[in-house]
Amino acid sequence: MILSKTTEYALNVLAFMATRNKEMYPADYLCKELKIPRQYLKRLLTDLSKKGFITSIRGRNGGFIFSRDLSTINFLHVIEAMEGPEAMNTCLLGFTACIVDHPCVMHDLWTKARSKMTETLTNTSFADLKNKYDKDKKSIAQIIIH
Amino acid sequence: MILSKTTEYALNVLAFMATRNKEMYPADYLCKELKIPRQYLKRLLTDLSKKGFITSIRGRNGGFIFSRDLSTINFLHVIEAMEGPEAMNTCLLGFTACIVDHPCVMHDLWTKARSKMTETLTNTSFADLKNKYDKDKKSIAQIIIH
DNA sequence: ATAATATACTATAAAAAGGTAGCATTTTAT
DNA sequence: ATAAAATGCTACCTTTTTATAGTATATTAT
Ligand code: FES
Ligand code: FES
Repeated sequence: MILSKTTEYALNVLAFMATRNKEMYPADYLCKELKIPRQYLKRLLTDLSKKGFITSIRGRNGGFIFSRDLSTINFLHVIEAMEGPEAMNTCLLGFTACIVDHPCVMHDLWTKARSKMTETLTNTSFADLKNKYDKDKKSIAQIIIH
Repeated sequence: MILSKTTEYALNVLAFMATRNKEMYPADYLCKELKIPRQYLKRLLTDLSKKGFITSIRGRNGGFIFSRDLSTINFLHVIEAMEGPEAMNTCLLGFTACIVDHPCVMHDLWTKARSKMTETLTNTSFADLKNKYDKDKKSIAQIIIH
């Protein structure tokens, strides 16, 4: 199981875009707000648009917007899009896959332990995130990665 | 949160050593059984011995054995020794740390989601693993990583 | 003593991830 | 038309992780 820095950036950007009420999010604006390296973020945004989460609009006044309703995108979607479909289904002991037919000695314990996490990642859409943010705004301190 | 390949190797080796009933585990034997690259595994074993999980015995008939009782070592110990003490305490959105005073919008959901996993990793010692293995041996298929 | 069998150490290479720079292309306000 | 403001693309660089090779050192059976 890996949540790479790039995936964290992706979740961070999307969470930011989902919770603010802008019409459009240009790369440079996101870069300034989130302190993610400029060119790296641009590449990531292009990638996220190719993956269907956001739409890019080129040219003056362009930027990025969500391409579908926030309620249709959850955290697991993004993680799997970034890390591959098996990202959250890896064997704790590093076997090639975590398969029910070929369990390792930790398999059932590990599967159970992961389930709550996977469940949360599946059940939390970016619309939920926005609602949460609007409700709890005062108690949310952290905005910047570094 | 990252479980790197090296950490998976570490858990794999220790799980193997904990469940077999050998007096001594030479590096070459572990390498052959677990298909972990020879020199890389040797270095890892030295590392694990420096970290106090196993003891190295040099010379003919040497190898590695656990340096303390299996019941005193759990999965979180090993993960934290390999990945650093904050390995399982990282912010989902990639903020520098996951801190109660400086929560991000996902903080409380993510903290709850992680807890079951962390709990399992803490509550499962390598002695538990051995018991489990002795009991379920027939249903455990997977041994080799690749 | 000596040979065999181990681990320990060091240097290096290869691969993957993260980050940077520059230019091309697209769009729109003026 | 033109300039400004945006994304798209490619090539390259740096750092970290993973892997390999060779040599030094330690221990013990014989
Ligand atoms: S096979 Fe190891 S955790 Fe499932
Ligand atoms: S601060 Fe983001 S998960 Fe805790």
